[in-house]
Amino acid sequence: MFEPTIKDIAKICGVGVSTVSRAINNHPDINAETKEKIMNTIKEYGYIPNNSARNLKRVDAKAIAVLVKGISNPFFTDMLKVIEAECNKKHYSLELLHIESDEDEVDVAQKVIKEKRLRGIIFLGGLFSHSDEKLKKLTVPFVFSTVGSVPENMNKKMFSNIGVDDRKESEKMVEYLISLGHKDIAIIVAEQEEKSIGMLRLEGYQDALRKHNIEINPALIFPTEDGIGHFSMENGYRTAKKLIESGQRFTAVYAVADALAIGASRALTEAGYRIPSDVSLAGYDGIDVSNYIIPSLTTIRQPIEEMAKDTTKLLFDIISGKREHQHIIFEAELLVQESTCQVCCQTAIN
Amino acid sequence: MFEPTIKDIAKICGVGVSTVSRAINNHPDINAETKEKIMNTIKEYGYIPNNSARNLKRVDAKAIAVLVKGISNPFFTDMLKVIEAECNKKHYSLELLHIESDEDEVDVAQKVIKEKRLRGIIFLGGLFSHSDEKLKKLTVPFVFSTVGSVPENMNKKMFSNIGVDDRKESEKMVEYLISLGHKDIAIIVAEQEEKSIGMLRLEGYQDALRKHNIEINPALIFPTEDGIGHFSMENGYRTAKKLIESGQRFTAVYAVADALAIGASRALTEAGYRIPSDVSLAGYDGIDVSNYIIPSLTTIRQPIEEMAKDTTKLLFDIISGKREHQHIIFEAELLVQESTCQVCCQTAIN
DNA sequence: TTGTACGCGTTATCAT
DNA sequence: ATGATAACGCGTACAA
Repeated sequence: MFEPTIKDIAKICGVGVSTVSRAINNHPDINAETKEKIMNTIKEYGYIPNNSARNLKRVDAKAIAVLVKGISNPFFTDMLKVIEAECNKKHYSLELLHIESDEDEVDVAQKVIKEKRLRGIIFLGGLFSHSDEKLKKLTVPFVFSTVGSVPENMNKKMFSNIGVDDRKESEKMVEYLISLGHKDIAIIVAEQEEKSIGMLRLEGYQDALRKHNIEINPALIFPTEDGIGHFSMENGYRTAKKLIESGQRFTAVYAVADALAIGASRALTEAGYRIPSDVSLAGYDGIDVSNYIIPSLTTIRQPIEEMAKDTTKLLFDIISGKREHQHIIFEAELLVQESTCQVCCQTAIN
Repeated sequence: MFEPTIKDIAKICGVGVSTVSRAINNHPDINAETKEKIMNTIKEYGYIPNNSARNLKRVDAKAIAVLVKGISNPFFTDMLKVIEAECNKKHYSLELLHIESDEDEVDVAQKVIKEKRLRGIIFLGGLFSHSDEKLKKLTVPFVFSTVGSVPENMNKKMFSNIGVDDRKESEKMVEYLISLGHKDIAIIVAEQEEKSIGMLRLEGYQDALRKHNIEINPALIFPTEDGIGHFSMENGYRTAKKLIESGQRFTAVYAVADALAIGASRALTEAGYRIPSDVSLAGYDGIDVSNYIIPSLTTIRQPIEEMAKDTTKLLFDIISGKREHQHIIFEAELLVQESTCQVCCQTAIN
């Protein structure tokens, strides 16, 4: 099958290649008639400009990329939807990149910057501590989204980040549980790496307990299993099972992600617990499904829409030189729903 | 910042560019020592080959693309996970493309084939009737995945498709509901376009009713709303509300997607129905969350893992010339869980 | 307003 | 085993 290039089109139309180039790139210096003629032949012959060749020459591309670590996380796809819409509004095209949890997002970003003529990058998920040296290699502005706190040793002038204060919000949730009279609060926590989101939320849990003079019982801290997705429902289910089998006394379960909480709800139900009358259950994230399940899940609702909008807006502002790098913390909302209640309403267990 | 090209590296090492090219592309004809020296300087200077330039020259790329229509659908992200893993096994790289529901997937595919040197494409979602002419323009093999039936007028030699028989499986579900004694089965159906997945599942519903001599009551067919995601929980919620407000008598609700069913479950619960004792609820897809919610959802479980594996395997086989295009239908499983029961256990309503 | 010619960074071909 | 050089398809300075 014949795949015409810009030269072929030029030859067919009896014009020079630059004229064709001008036609397809909406340059002003071109006769309306010639342009129309060219556009017609382009359509007729099904000519498609080769993007690789374009990228090789172009300086300017009106394109950004989103680099997602863990695309199956509904939290990210929700963000993605909004980001895509914002980009369309600005007539920017969006390159979607997905990486495995063991790849280095900055390395990948570097490559794609070279390949495309990107003007900026949004990181979704991942990150925690990258060396300045590495970040310096990214020649376009970038924003770490859904990242509320960054390690102290990073140079904050080099990047933006937007997110909620995981530690504080987590504390908020646990304080709420305490206010309901809960003292034996089990926690299901993912990702035990230092400074990970999971760790921050665990620290918030500990903060709350300390603040209210409740002893931290290590036997109530249940890390998720490796190898099956730290934020998956299956992992929440399995980990909750371990909790139940441990024989520890608890009146509330706090899972550091809604997906984990949903998995836990099944384990608890199967073991005969009723939620919330026997045990209160709380999550974190505020993903869509949390509002529809029965009972609906008490959770920390991250302002997905606002965060996503602000992320893109900030990136565009930095690109156009309107703003410097920012470090924006959003307030999350304690969303009290049906899965939690006063401990006194609960049947004593163990 | 200095961004070295292949020429710079060559100069620094005192070799020709072709030698550097051979080093980075693992060509056999190269001295081990020179190669090592080159690789070292590459690392030292942080050289990254420009992919656009590569794609421009290269014939061969060991890369395929997945074109997803509706990335927020958990069903697709589940598939995606498996496809990614399979590609890694084969040492193929994977380009992820996302398109809006109103874009034409074949057009997008065409562009990216030109840009990259792809060897094949997997379509996830979308499709239903594309003209032969258009498909002819795709110069690499492609597979429509999760598509069980294709319009008669399409030339089946040009493409592969893999999926379940939506109409038949849907019928299976409704027959099961009928076997439980249900006659007044409301259906929540998405995407009213001809030959869409939603329509196929609706046809299956009608087939089942006809087969068992139950009159099809149009007042029990509830299409989802436009403009908010035809397969979203919110839409399931709203549509179920309409059903409830309609005052129609029903003993079972069948939603043509699990997400819709989950939304419906909340609407039903809020209206005072207990599931399944007051009303049975059934979904379709078998997404993860259906197994964890309470009550777990009776659904048609599509063999996600197998379908995804087979999709990639088939594509690779076609690429390597081992097989012709195939049209593979998988059996889905009627997964009976907690959300359905005999109608006689149910309280009469209306 | 239009056309010519060069170069973007890389790989493939052909010498050596 | 290695190097020089011609493409790849396009955008753009510059000339016309």
